[in-house]
Amino acid sequence: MRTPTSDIKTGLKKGSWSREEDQMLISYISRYGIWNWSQMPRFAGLSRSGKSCRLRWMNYLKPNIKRGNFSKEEEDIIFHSHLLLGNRWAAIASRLPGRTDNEIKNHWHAHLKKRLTDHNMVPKTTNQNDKRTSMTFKPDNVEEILQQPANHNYDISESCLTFEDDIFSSSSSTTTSIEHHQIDNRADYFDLGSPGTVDDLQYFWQQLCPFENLELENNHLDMLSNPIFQDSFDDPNSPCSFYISDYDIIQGF
DNA sequence: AAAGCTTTCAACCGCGTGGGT
DNA sequence: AACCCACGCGGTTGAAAGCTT
Repeated sequence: MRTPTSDIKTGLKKGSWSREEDQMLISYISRYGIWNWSQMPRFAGLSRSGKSCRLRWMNYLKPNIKRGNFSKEEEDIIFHSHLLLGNRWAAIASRLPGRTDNEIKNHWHAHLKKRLTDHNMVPKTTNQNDKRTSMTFKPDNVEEILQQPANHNYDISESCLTFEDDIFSSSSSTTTSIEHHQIDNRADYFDLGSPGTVDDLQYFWQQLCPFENLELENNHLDMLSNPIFQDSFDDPNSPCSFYISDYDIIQGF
């Protein structure tokens, strides 16, 4: 909370907003709507910059803003969206109705970021041209998984595996490489080096799935139909990566 | 109880983008 | 094409609150 001050050059007030200022902004916007942030403060009788007004409205005063603690479901969405999108807070916020980008960013730095360092995971690039896809696998039968051997029963000891095209149903003559990063014995991260479709992914999954005796198909289909990730599949030529983890259940987040 | 340290989160700043001229 | 302006975004800051010693 910043102490209210007045900018000597502009005469505009800075720092935390008073209840009275909030009320002035709310009543102006509810009466006249948002038409021009830089002009509005003057008409609303506020000694604030348009930028300050916009921020206050967007992050605090706007109707339907959800406040309070983040639910586990919301945290999961943030965490996995961050794997997919990187620090694109506005994009992540669009997946969480009622939460602002600022709030999500704060929550990430305060609570969620350490999940990455705990797992030696490297955050995704913020390069917007990078269209890789991330997904989460959450097996239903936790107890059985916990009894699985530490190392999965498929051989992915090489850091980079190359599969011939017959592994991929729709790859014609190209070789598809799959880069595998084992985070530890219960989490894996895969990058598909060349474009793959959902069908490719599904087929690949069936070939390599470590939990094939655990009704994986249902889980897999759930995962692919999860609306959080639907938009990632719009482009059939988009390179994919995916992330397999049962940390969520094991560690309770 | 008090001092010092850490965490939280509202708010600020700078920069990029897009639309208008 | 070049400039201006408004807006939106993401990184950073700093005061208050909470916690520890």
